Amino acid sequence: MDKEARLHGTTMAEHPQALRLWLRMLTCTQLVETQVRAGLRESFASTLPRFDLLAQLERVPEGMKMKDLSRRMMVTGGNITGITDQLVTEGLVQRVAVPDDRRAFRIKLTAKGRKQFGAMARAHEDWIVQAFGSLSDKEVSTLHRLLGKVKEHSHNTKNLSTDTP
Amino acid sequence: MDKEARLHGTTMAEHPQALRLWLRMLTCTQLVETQVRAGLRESFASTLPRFDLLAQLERVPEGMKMKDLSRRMMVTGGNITGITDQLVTEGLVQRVAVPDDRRAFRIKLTAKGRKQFGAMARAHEDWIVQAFGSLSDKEVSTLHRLLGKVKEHSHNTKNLSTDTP
DNA sequence: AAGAACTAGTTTATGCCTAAACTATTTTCG
DNA sequence: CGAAAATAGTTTAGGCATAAACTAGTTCTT
Repeated sequence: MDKEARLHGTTMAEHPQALRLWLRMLTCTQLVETQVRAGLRESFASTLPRFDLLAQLERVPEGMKMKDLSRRMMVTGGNITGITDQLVTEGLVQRVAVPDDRRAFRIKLTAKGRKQFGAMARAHEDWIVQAFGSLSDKEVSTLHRLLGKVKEHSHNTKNLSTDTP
Repeated sequence: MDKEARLHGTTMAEHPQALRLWLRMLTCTQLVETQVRAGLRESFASTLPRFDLLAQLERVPEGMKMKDLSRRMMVTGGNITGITDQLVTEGLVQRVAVPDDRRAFRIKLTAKGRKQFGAMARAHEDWIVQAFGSLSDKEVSTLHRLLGKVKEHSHNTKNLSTDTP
């Protein structure tokens, strides 16, 4: 009758729930990501990081500095350099000098880049809608809300030593 | 404003919720993963893929074949070769010949590997419990259930891109 | 104004990851 | 049986990612 008659009195048996959740979350992310990567490769001969960078630029017609891209995409600066180099080679983005700061560039979509991104975004949206197609609107919204809590909590507890917002 | 909401800026308001959910899911995964990677690096001079491989082996004392590891970890075979090589060099796993199949190996934890993994697993569990610490038990279970639906759906619809009648 | 501290971006070294081609063994089946 | 298909694992080429060191330009401090 006393269902908490456990061998080791502490929370030892409760923890695995979070662990199981995390493993399942990783699995889901990887399943969807694999499909998106395959789609981008097969339909557009492109990759997820390049698509993500284009997506960042598409919202900002005046372009963004590398540093901003780095922060928004949550990757290191050196990484942005590499992806940008690729996209410049493909003619989808360009580096534009910033007048009042000779260290910085502004990265902008080219016309070709804007057009190509449009096609990619339409396909991408279809893939994602398909991936979550088994959930009702309500379930989607619940998932979104709960993950929001996880995200906020993670942001709040990040870098406890240096609390820079 | 919600910076995830308008990643693909062209559409006005009727942006599928699924897209927003996906972006948030990616963000969460990446936040947790970054913290775990940093922990493994700083505390154990190791990496997430190596930890994941050890974790697979730890449940199976008799060891696993490379192919099984590849399937379980959802990565390519060549990748398993590389990670295994690292772990062999570190003395944490060993390749054991399979008597009735001269192509295959069985990968097993060494005593050192088992010990090291134990320490890593304890720390890892703490990090994960912390990452989901803002959720109630009920919320964890809801999240787990909903992600289960996504996972099943993805498994069921895999490889239907070319549906030849 | 001069030096220190900071910032934007790049480079380097290393590891993860994939797809595709390859070797070497089974297994299948005509 | 013996050729063809399948399987286990490795190698290769290329892109993504990081941390850490580096260059060049800007800002702060005194």
